[in-house]
Amino acid sequence: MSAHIFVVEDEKPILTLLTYNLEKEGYKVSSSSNGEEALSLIKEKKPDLVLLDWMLPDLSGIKICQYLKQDEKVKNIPIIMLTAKGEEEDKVKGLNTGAEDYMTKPFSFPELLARIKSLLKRVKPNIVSEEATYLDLKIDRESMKVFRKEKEIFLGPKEYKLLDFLIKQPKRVYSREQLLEYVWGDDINVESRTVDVHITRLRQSINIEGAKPLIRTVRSAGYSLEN
Amino acid sequence: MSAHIFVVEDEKPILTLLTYNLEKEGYKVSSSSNGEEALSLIKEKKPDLVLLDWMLPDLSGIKICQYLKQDEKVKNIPIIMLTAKGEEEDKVKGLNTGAEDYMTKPFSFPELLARIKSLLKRVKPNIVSEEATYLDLKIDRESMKVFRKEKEIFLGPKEYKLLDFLIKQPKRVYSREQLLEYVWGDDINVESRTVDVHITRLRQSINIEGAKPLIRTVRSAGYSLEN
DNA sequence: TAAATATTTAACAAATCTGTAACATTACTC
DNA sequence: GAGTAATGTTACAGATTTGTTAAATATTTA
Repeated sequence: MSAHIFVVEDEKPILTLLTYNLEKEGYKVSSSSNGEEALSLIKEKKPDLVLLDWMLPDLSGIKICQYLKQDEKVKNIPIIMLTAKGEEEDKVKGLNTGAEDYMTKPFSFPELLARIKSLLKRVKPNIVSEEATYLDLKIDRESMKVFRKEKEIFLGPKEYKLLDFLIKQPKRVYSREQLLEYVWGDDINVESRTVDVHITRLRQSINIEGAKPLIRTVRSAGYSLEN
Repeated sequence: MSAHIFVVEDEKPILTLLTYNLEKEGYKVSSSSNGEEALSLIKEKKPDLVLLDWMLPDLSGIKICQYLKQDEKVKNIPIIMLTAKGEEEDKVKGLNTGAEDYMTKPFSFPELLARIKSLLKRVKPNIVSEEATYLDLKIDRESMKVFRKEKEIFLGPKEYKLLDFLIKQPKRVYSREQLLEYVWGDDINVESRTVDVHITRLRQSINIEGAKPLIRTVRSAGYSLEN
């Protein structure tokens, strides 16, 4: 069960060394030294982790990081930024764009390896699978389609995101605030009662003649996906 | 819904500064400068994140880290190690014992903050499923369900909170005032007799034909979960 | 045993919470 | 730019939960 690591690095000696060492550790390694190419390859291959150089000739690492973190399909892939600059501002910028970790060149390989292991361990349960099901409800994240009893169901964007989130841990109760945070994002200017309305709409959409209701209300606590 | 951060640090100036800054950022902060104490407090309080000094007079940070990571109940709490030593070996050792991140003193607070945010973002939706049992009574905090002898029991919000609290330390007797404080919160305008009523309701709910009563009245003292 | 003290419980009114329809606003599409 | 879809807000009815009271019951004390 070896992890797949994607390295984006334009300095050849570093790339070679990294690849060699990572493979020796048993990881599967892919790489690119071109930003644009890297971006599309990552989206295509969905590696388990990305090592991303800060400076690239065409498309900066930080941009790549931003793009990746905005893409629903790959945003959960952890990213370690590699940079020659040690300035604090850069570090903060790097982490704020969503990178999970940060190392300053020249870095020690053992330390990098330790950070990789630590990240992979932590991130695994978080990796979103392409398909998720709960009872007769199925969500296909690739095509963004939802089915109930094999029959396709059409949801609005918010309802889709809500279900996408709820189905990650069925039966778990989320407060309205949690749902706002995870489904709506940092956009805090939304009333928590709004969640109710979207829950109602989601309920109506996924409801099918003769089937159980799938969303549970927990009074004074929140909602969960459960019948 | 601010996160709870536990700081273990014996250097007072650093501790003060950290606490001040973290609280300013809206986090709830607890702390200890004693290793043994920290260990038990962390297990009891289950914070969302731990900042852990490498060197402590009694029990080293790395030991604490190891102990925490071996304990099923708290192993999912992310740990950031703080150390004065910058040596690579130490870093690696720190990460290998399971710490999620590592910072070398003197560290920049913005960078620490960025790392904290990054870790919390990644970790939060992943909170450990928490279960507590006492005899044939079980509470699942993830789904907020309560069972007695495998059979689900339905409680109102206050009854749930009451049981949730009592079951943390079965057999321990709490006064009405304590229960008001912990279960009702700062809302001090509630008669202490009200507790009686809720205890009664909780009793009725968790009572099952042919099973022992689970709540003990200690005359002129309070109540405990105990048969 | 009677009196004093403390707890249990039922009843009820007040407070709180939820579901949903209706409407206003914003974002998209052609 | 009109038309459509999606989203957010509000209001209100209905349901549930809560706190209080008072009477009934239990326990301790003198």
